[in-house]
Amino acid sequence: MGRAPCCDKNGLRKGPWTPEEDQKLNDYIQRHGHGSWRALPQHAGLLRCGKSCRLRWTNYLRPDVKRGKFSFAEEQTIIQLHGVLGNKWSAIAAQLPGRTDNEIKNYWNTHLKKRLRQMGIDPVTHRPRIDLFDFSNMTRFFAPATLSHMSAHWANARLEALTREYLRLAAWRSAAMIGDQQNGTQADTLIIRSKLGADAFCRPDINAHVTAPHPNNWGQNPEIGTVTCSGSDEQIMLGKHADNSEQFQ
DNA sequence: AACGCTAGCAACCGCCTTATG
DNA sequence: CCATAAGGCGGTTGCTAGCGT
Repeated sequence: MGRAPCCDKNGLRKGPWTPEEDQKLNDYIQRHGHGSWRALPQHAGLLRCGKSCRLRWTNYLRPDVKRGKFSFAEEQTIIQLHGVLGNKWSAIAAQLPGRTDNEIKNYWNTHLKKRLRQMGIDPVTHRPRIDLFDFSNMTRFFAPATLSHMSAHWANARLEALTREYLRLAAWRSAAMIGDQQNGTQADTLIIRSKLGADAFCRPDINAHVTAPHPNNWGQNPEIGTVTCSGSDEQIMLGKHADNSEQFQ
């Protein structure tokens, strides 16, 4: 079953580090650098395996480790990079100076994943969850027969709220679903490729106004709609195919 | 006050990759 | 080129503090 755990041999210590152990490790590395992690514990007078020392140093003792609450900008970076890279925590950490892969992984698992779920976004794919956003469901959802049996007002309000949150977090690479109550039209699940960048969607003064094909025309016409952002002169083109954002700009 | 539950996080484990001889 | 050791990574575990009952 794989390699034996390195700490099982020689009666090495496991578990939480004591302040004395931290001190020894810190002092040694400050004076000599870590060199070979394998050899370090013996030289530093620690009853730990090298792996444990490396982890303690990189995740906690290293002087450039930034501790404390993640900023909004850091959260955004993590979400965006996770959308591109997946669970490549070390790669994500490389873009966040002072943050460790372990810290980011923990933060993702305990905070961000939960938040995305609450917003109806699948934290693995970074797309709207199938049960909430799937296009085939949406076609049914907005069919006139269905609408006559439910509150269109509720549907649009929900749509708008979800859209705003989703755009705010994922605009620059996202698939998004948009509705336009005023024109009586709703759009498909759409890809947005924004010239504005993610920051634009964090600004409360910018509102996306959507022109999209009428549902009756869905399936006949891969027509691209537009989003006009108030507070900005730019338009964003929309299209239907989530896996080919290159065609939109 | 005591207990149970939960969230947060430090640390471990095992696998994979890279370096070295 | 191969075998082995060491480093690195991501998933998971388990402890603890805080909160609600």
